[in-house]
Amino acid sequence: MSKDRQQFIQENARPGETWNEASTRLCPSRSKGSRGKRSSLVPERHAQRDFFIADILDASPKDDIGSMEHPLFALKAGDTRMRTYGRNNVTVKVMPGHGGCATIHDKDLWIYCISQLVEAMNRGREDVSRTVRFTMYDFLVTTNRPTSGVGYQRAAEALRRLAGTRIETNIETDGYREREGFGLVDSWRVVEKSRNDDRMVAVEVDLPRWLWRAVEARQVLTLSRDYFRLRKPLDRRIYELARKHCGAQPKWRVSIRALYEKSGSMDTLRNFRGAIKALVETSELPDYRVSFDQEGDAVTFYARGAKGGKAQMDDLVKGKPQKRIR
DNA sequence: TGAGCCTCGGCATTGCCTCC
DNA sequence: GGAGGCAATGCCGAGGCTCA
Repeated sequence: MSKDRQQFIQENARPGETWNEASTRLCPSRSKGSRGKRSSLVPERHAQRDFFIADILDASPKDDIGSMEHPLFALKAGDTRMRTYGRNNVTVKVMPGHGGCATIHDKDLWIYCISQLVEAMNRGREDVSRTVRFTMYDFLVTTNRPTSGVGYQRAAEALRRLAGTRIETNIETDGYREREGFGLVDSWRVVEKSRNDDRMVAVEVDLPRWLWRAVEARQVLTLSRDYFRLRKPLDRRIYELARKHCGAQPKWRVSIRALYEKSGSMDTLRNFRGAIKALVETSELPDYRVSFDQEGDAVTFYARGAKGGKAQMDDLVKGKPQKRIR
């Protein structure tokens, strides 16, 4: 084996992958028995695949702007109510499937796919498509989830909820504003199962056209990797809103009522206010410091320094699940 | 030795009820 | 109407165990 090939395998081996596994995956034509003979593999007949393989381990998390601004995802699992949201000529109607609405935790799958697609586009890869194939283990590790059986089980339930939840909206993506109905995931299928049990190893999902247009137009924002450490659904939603509206500005002030409506919370305004006060006390929101103005009944988000988000990302240990923020 | 499974307990959200 | 308590439900982490 040439030095170049050895170096290529060393650089591209996945965490925990043995040399043989990495060698077989990355250099299939050099697998056992092929040396000096005609390859036992037939030529690849479909080099131009109609799906995108998500295999970039260090892609930074990215989310689409439309779903950050408007509450497409429920904060609680099992929510079977139909929700409608209207603001500034934008309307959103969320119709749950049999298993209830997809939750903000289920959205991690969207974020994972968007991150992979945008990173691939930035690297100049030409195989990107709205059909994304990925290994479940990579998804679980990237999104800071347990990799035990329950992790795979929850991921399957999330896929079912995403496919079952229907959205009707006129949110504009890539210059298109039309009344459109779509599932949060068009369809999904298990493409590889483990031999011993029925656990899914690799999965393929078809993202909705609406989302695909947003990705192609780069209507996305980078999130802090600490986003996946946020445990409370409401905290995740508040972070999304802060990231979307405050962005790199020094601060963003919003009334509690407006924040409440934008969040999509189904709790009472009183309890929502209490949750925001708790968030202010813990100060655990990545990239932003939050303060609550009792008299004005408003919240102000302050960006934690111009380089805050990037610095936080670089501080994290890559590839290793982080302890969640409670 | 590491990956995965199982169980238990903690915590958060939400809805409902009662009291002031 | 607001405040507080309680229960149902869901998500997640920790710890111990098995297995390849």
